[in-house]
Amino acid sequence: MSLPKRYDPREVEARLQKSWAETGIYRYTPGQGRRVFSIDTPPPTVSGMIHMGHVFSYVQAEVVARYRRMLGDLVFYPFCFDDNGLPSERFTEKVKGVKATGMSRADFVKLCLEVTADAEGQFRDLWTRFGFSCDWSLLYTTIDPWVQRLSQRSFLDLVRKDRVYRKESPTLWCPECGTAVAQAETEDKDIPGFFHDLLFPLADGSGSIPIATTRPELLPACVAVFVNPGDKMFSHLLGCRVSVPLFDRQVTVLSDPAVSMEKGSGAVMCCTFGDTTDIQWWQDYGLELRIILDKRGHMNEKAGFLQGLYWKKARQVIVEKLGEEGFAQGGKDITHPVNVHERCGTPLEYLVNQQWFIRILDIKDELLKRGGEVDWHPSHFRVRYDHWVENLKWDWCISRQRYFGVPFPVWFCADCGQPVFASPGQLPVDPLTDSPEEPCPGCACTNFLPETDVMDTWATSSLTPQINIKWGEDDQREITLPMSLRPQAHDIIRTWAFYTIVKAHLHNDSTPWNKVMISGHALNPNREKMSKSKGNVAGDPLAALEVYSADELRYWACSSRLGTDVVFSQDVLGEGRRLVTKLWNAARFAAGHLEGFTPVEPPDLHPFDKWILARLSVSTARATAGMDQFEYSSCISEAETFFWKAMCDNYLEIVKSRLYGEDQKAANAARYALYTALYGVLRLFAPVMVHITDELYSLVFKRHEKHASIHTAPWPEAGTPDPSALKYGEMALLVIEEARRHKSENNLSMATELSGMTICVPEADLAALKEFEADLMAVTRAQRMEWVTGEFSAVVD
RNA sequence: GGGCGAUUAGCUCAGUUGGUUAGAGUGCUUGCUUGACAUGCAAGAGGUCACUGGUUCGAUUCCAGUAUCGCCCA
Repeated sequence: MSLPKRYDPREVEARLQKSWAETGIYRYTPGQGRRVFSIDTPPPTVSGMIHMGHVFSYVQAEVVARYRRMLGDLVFYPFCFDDNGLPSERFTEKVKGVKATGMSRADFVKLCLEVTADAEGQFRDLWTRFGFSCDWSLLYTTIDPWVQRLSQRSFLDLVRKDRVYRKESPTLWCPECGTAVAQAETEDKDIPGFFHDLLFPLADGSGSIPIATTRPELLPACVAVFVNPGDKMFSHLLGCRVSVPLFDRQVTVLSDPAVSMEKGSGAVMCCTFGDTTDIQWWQDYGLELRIILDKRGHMNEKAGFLQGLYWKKARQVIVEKLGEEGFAQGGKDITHPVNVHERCGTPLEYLVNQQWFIRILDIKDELLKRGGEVDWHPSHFRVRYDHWVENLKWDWCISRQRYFGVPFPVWFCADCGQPVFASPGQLPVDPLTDSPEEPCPGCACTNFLPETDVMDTWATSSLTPQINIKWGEDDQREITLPMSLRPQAHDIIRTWAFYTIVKAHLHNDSTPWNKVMISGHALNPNREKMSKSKGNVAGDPLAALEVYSADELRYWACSSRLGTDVVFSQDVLGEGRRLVTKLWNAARFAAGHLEGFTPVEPPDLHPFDKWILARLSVSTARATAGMDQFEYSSCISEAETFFWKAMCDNYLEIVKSRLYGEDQKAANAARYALYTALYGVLRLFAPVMVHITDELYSLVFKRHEKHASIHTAPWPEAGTPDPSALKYGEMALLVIEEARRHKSENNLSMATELSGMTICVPEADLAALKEFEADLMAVTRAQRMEWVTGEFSAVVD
């Protein structure tokens, strides 16, 4: 059973990954009456290469899956991809160098399917190389036909429950992507701008009112002027009519407390629409609707002389003209946050058009309650969810004017315009190529126009729990909601976690899961968040795997507490490498002494043997407590301290003389403790250091333990540590420490013999401590050991 | 502007019912080729626990405020 001198992770990791796949040890096999632990794996968006941030987050969840498996749970751990929607469209456009608008819809969809399938193959290979224990037979993608059917079923269920409406209303709109977007898909970007001071002449010719704006091109959409009701400077103008500069129109001066008296001139124009406040005022005060932008951000006929210009150009033209005509009074440069589309960075507009919505604003309280029913780890992330729900301002807009996505199962009657929904039996449908099974219920007409919009990708990915249980399918799984665990990163609490809670509440009257674990971000050495755009070596997992083994990278991913960010640094990765080497060497030593050994507890364990077993017991209890709270880092550090400090630095040195000696009974006691301690700590490491532990298991322990892999072995039981074994063991270690200090201070080798030591021990402890004498003399190389009573001390003579 | 989190050794981070001398790894110093490992072992130096108040016999820990950083939202 002698192990090679060196461990070769490259060879071992590839071999084990192949063997796990072949033997199917991670296969979910229901119907065994075991407790199920179900994981709602995040389907990564297929929109570019995976970076170390993904690896970081996925490893943390994977470790939990392995822990639950060792606890004896039947682990349901699927993998999946989110491969439809705008992100995948843009990815396809980039990879193939095409534009969706430059080809037929069917061709573009076909291209998207090809590109995403190809990327998914690469992703799958990558996850395998990190040693992931998901069950690939459970793989799904959000564009799978049956997932589309489930998504359409969800839509129809919400229609039936009167949760869906289609309405012409102001919508967040991306002029670059040419689609409506949801509130959650926006982000703020600081953009330099110019705060223009404009003069609006009073209609009666008695003067003018100064208006400050960053968007002069919206002047033709101006429908009112607002001032603060408490602003004495303008109170005499309330109700007055003022002229919109350059445009032959008049609007009224109104007051609203939302106007800031300090910002700009204290008077603002209200346009349909520049921002959400404009929309609010438009609704509250029943203002005129003047839409001047088209779907691509160009000015329409209502913009007069600006017609046909893109908004940026229109701004230039109108600023020039305002200056020429004497309406501009200068202004100042500012940097202000602008609401942009997170996918392309384009400032968002507000357009009015027909969109599908899911009504959620009326159930905020219920959604808050659902959020409270979920066990959040770390708990403070629940606050972020709560605040998001409390601050919702829009119902959930789920329609997108795009191509590659799940179609709405809807047609419109050509005669009466009424929407006609697909019947449940015909799902999945594509209204572009399929037809309703019944004539229009309103007018019995049989001519239909298909809904050409597709659903937002979140409308489908919010259904991952339902997809996992195959909700409503013929082969619906026996798993029920709530699922056990949702792992995800904190940047998508407001999207994925939130929408999933919405869907489970509306469809299943349940929370989607019992627990959520929220991971942090991976940071560059410069402490920047890793993102796809910054393609450095540290951010590329494939490149990282060229330099570090999977175990080392997994160790890094588990080196910080759940929810906190961690720096991808050479230092930490070096620690992982040291640990792998140390595990190999310690096991190589043990293996040499465990030849022909049968692990049966002998009756005559030495006190140091009892100590290391008690010590293991303590560490196991702490490691287990950590894992139960998703604190894999505390599990690892506990296992590491035990392994390195207690076992390698002390226990192995202590028992060397017995293992190499003549006394077979004494050796056998050491072999038993050595075997038990190493097997125990290997299992504590197993969820994180998946390859090295399984390799050592199969080389040293498998012949006795009979499990196919360490990953199907039981998690170690902590048991009850023997307090007296612990107490006297720690005291005896102080003797060793003193001998080592003496040698170190005198620049002596640790192998140097000492003539003798005097140990002073309280009377009550003397007998117990004397039991350690043989092992103590062997490890300290003291030729003589004298015992006296009194306050504890150890002195080299 | 609001919210959440962070601030502990040169660096990366642990540290809960508040309690002796605040820990680990790394880096640094000095030794040691020790019966698995020099990718190792031993010993050592290194901290006003961001700052200011408060509660307490006692605060890194609890409370309030301030500063700096990060994230989320307006």
